[in-house]
Amino acid sequence: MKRGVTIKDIAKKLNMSVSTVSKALNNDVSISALTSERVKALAKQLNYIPNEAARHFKLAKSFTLGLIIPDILDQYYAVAANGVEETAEKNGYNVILTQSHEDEQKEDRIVDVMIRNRVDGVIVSITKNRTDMQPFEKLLSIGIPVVCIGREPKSGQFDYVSSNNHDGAVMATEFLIGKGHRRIAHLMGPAGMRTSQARFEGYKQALANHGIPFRNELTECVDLTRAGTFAAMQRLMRLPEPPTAIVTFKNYVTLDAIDYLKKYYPELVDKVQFTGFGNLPILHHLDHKPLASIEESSFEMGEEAARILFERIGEDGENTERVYRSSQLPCRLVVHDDGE
Amino acid sequence: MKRGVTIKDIAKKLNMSVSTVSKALNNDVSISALTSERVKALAKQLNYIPNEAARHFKLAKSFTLGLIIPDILDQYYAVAANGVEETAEKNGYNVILTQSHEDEQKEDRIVDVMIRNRVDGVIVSITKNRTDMQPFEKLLSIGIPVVCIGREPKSGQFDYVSSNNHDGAVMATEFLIGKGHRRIAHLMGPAGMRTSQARFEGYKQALANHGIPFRNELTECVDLTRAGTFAAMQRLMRLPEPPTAIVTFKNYVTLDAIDYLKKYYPELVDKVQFTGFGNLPILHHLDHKPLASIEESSFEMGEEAARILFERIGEDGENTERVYRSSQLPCRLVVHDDGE
DNA sequence: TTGTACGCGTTATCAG
DNA sequence: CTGATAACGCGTACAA
Repeated sequence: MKRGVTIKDIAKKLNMSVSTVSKALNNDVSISALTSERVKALAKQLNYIPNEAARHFKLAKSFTLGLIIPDILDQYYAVAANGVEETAEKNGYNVILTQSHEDEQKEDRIVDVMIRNRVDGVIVSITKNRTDMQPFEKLLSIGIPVVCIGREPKSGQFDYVSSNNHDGAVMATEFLIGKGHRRIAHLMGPAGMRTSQARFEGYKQALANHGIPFRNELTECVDLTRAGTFAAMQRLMRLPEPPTAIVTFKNYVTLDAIDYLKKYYPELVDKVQFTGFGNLPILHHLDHKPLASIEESSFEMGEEAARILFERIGEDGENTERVYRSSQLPCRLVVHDDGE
Repeated sequence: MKRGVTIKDIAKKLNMSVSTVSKALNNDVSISALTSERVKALAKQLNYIPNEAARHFKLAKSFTLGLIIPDILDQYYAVAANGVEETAEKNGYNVILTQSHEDEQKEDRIVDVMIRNRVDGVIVSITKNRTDMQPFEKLLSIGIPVVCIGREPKSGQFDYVSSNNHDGAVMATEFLIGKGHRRIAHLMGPAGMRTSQARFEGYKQALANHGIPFRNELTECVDLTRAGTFAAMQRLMRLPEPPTAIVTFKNYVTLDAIDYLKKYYPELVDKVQFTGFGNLPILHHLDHKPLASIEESSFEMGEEAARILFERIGEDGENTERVYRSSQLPCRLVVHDDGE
């Protein structure tokens, strides 16, 4: 790092003290207009660029947010990251984006890096299998606020933002009911995830709302692999009375399920109707697509999480009695019509 | 930021000087084993975490890389970002990931932020329309090395890593020739992009290699919008002799082109064969897909760019006579067979 | 082998 | 309104 122009240089050239220069640059009210002008003019002329590293150090603030997501290639998180980033930028903050790749140990290391770098706050979508929230509790104990997104914290007291999975599942299911379906199956997510449970509850709720009895055999868990979805679909389709519609947990589950039908029950493709979470732009290009998608407001989730985080950062840290927030953003039902 | 444990605290408790502690923690050879042990033990016990902000300031190094890409939702860049990140992590570096959204002014601001934050190096995929490289030349002049990826720098002296677009286009075209096609069209990218030109050249080269005359009317530029692709396809298909195969510039161009056929020439879908750049995982799920895809090694591109950057960072900056590198990573042809 | 002293660039405090 | 000075946490010559 080549040594750049510093306020010291400016002060020297102007025969002023560094403190005056600093204040002028920071628009301190106690500086005369004239002085302020001169300082700023010279600063521009010399191409002065403040050394944030020094500021951070001095102010004991990094003006940086840490963001931990499982996978950047998952649009859901990528979009959420955009929401975080945009909000951060508005507040003059940078974001360090990291991926856990669903690896708990990697997540531990990431948290450590964030502490070392003294980020001012962390937004995290915790790994699927994590059981203890220890590293995040450590962050809190150090005074670095944490906001969870998408995946509910397993324990402890954390702010939490997600889409309203329950209501989204209700919407999806009721949409299919509205289309006249009565035997509606659910390809449920991994049982260990709260998200799966919430969507499952919504599915059952919708059935109940319309007087349709819940049938255990119509719900199958998937592990988010193609093979897992195929196996689940096989069990569903071999039932004495197979479902006529299916509510799915996620994008790729929907696509794999449709692929299964294409392969083994080609006559039923486009007969069995799907509605699921996640709305990929690519759906446009599919011949056999879900009837509708539940679009999760992941951008807004990122925004909201960042907003909450900034509030926490602004707080004094000494309020021992915080109220932790849990906010559920509404989903939207998007119907895929073929007309264009 | 709550004040954490510092080496000063450790020194006090151990009745040593801070410098001893600092050296012990950094495994300085001049420290006795005993002292070193005691320091490290207490450090662990007190949960000491080095303040990187202070180190960065002191060392005039941020151990941070700046990465600027157009859009994180574009898999090509997201994967490249992973390559950068992984290499950075191996070197104990963080990455600040930013998006220009193809907005030149935003890119200018981003560069400014990076300077303020004293990143040690920058990797950038410059915006499509940029004409002057001024901000990046500024980075170089300050002593912050820059490596361009994916998109060739418009001017000046920069290291540059990309996929081998020329050879990739040759592969794509020859693959179609091998399938017996003679009237092969090219949906070319925006004429202003060097990438478009390189692929166009490759396309022509392949034709020449096999004695097929190049026909001007078989190449159409697209602007990467759906409407633009539709218009280009219309012109191609209305030719007296429409093409029997098409080499496309990018993922979504391929998909839109196929959609066009589905809509206006349904009898020709699956007759007109495609091969294009970009291999999206989603292609699996399509009924009508390109015959093959050119997979660009974008992960490796990110890795390579980071590697070069670290070399530059290691250099003394005072070598006025640098040799700038331009490396072209090979592409792979992936044939999409339907069997599974 | 250990300690002393200094400085990195900035801001805050307090005195003038 | 301006200036002198201390301090942030750390690393490093140089002295002991």
